[in-house]
Amino acid sequence: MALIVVIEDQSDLLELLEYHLQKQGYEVFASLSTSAVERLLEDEMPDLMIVDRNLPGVEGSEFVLSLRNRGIDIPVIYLSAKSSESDIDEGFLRGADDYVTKPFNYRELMHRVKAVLNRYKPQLKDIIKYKDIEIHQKSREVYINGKKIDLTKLEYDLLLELYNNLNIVLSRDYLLDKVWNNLQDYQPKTVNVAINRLKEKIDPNKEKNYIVSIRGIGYKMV
Amino acid sequence: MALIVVIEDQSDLLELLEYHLQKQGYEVFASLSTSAVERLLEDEMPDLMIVDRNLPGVEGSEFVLSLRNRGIDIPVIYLSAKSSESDIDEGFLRGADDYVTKPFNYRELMHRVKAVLNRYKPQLKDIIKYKDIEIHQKSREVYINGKKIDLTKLEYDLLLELYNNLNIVLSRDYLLDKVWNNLQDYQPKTVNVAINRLKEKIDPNKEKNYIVSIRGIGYKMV
DNA sequence: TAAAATTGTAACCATTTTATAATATACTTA
DNA sequence: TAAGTATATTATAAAATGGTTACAATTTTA
Repeated sequence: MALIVVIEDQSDLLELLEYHLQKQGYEVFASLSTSAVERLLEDEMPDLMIVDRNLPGVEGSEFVLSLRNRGIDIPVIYLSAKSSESDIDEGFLRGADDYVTKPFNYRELMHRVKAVLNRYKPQLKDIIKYKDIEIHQKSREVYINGKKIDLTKLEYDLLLELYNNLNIVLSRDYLLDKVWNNLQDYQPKTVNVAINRLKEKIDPNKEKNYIVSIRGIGYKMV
Repeated sequence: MALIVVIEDQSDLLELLEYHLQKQGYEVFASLSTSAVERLLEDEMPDLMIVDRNLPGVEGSEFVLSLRNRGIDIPVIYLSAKSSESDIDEGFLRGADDYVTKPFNYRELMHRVKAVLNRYKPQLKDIIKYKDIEIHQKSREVYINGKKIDLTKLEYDLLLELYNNLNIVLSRDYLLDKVWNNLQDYQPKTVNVAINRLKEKIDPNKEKNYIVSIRGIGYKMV
């Protein structure tokens, strides 16, 4: 699931945050300072950072600002004891996606985490709902209008790839590369047939037209 | 700039919200109920909605839920007097991107608006707007005055090439080379017919004259 | 190990697109 | 203004493209 970095210098609070986030199923990288996170960022790209604004040494928002300047655009939720207007102002100015003042309610924080992640990475949602389609990622089950339909692995992967690129036209080559994981061994027409079979399952009466073909380009989900 | 819809049944609060948002430079569609918004959505796609959860008649979150089910995925910030845990829980569950409880601080709300919009913006630069024309590059959709028109691959590519060279006259040979990807196999007159068909679709009444022919040279978009 | 399911390919057909040719209109210049 | 040239418009046929089905090879399941 999603990887969340937490930077908080109060170790008791850090532990508590880690505990709650892990309970929600997130992978957590908890750190008392920014330096360990710097190293992590060299080979991992977290999905979200929860950062205390009042860190010893480097201010939390300074750190985030420096990341932004390097083009690293991971969403950030700030934690802060400060709640004066100008502090909150500044926090948001420095690229916060959300701002939570201490003391905070854990449940609300978890929701805010989820909201930011959902918006930023919809594919991380465990249950995706779109129009009449429901995709349960963990169980790889798909429901249309509440009725379960059986998709093969290929069909499921294809549907998910299309969903993850809603309204974006995907070329056959792109799909071969992403879904078949191999562009060379297949011919583009293979995609036609697979799309066709998927369409037949999710929209047998051709009423909904979830997937449309864009002549000369490829397919998109709408 | 961004178009923000506000739905709030307290008219004094609605006005105040409208005032603050406009001061920030946003275009605001303020409404006391959901029905006017329903109509707006038929031909406009706002960038954000700020919705009171406690509307008379339809609950704000019910309204948002119904939009989500129709595949309309505009980000939403809920306003609510409720602040019990379960209410906030539910609000987030119903697809909120942020949740603000009354009474709230306007400055903070403006920041939250900005944060949500920023998170969303990447998609905006994919959309080209020029005069009455809107080109959505990823979905390859073209709108004239908000109305979608169907272009073939050739027509779309041609329009984009002309747009990318606004006010520059492009020779037929240049267009054959760039749009047809092959200068040799076609005769220059082919361009005439293609331009003609494109014009017919984007300006059937010949009022706008987006594309003009420059005798002896070629065509340009103005 | 046999039956069933999955999936790539090929063949065929229907539809859409588009290049070209033919004709009409507009512009330029002598 | 008339001739000559360029462009617009329309019609048509060829080409390109995608949908559909059948089938065989492979994998999975029982």
